[in-house]
Amino acid sequence: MLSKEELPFCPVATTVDLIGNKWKLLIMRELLKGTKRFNELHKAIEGISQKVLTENLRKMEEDGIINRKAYAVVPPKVEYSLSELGDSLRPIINSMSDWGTAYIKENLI
Amino acid sequence: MLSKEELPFCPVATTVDLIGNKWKLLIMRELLKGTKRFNELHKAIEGISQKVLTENLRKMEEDGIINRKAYAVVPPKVEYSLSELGDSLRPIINSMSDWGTAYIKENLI
DNA sequence: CCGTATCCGAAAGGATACTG
DNA sequence: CAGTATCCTTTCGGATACGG
Repeated sequence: MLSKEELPFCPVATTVDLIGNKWKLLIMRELLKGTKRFNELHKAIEGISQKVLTENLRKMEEDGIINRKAYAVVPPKVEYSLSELGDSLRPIINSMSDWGTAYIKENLI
Repeated sequence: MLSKEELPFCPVATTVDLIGNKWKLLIMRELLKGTKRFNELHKAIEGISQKVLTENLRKMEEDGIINRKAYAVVPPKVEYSLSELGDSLRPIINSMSDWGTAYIKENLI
């Protein structure tokens, strides 16, 4: 919840605060494909370390964008998925994907 | 231009590399409204320092997203505007703005 | 007005080792 | 497997001073 005092009322800045960094956007991209385990995310996101992945997942969970489900099994199994709120960000990631696709096509030698 | 060797072919990552940080996104938001002078951007983007604004503008110019036009007058006058490529990112920023607007509405007390 | 240069502290992120 | 803890390096970004 936001109080009126916290409001600069800037929609773009609000969105940027939640997903405006490289790693969160790439995590979003993966989770839009469906539920993923920790290791699946780690392998799918090139260059991310375990530490940074964990940190970002925690923040995103805290912000209500993703859900974390841990199973009480050995070895451990943890699944991450988008919450309803997170899924509502789909158009943004799709826009970025579409634009990137066109850009690559244009600039490919 | 991209060579085939540089290609992980990930559209989202490509987009993220160009505009996937807070300041660039906020600069984009301002320039989508139209051509702006340096000082206008500085005032419009809350919390950005002159140094960081300059650095990001340089990178965006280098990436071909924005145009810089300096007038040979005293005192100096420099105008920044979106290039055609930059303007093609409009749907992404608009998506972010739309989402942010809905989010604020939902969560406002 | 529109920067650049320099310094410095804060924050992000990598590497490694260890654990339930 | 899915983390946590620690250390360390790199990058980001604020403050200030100065210049065309």
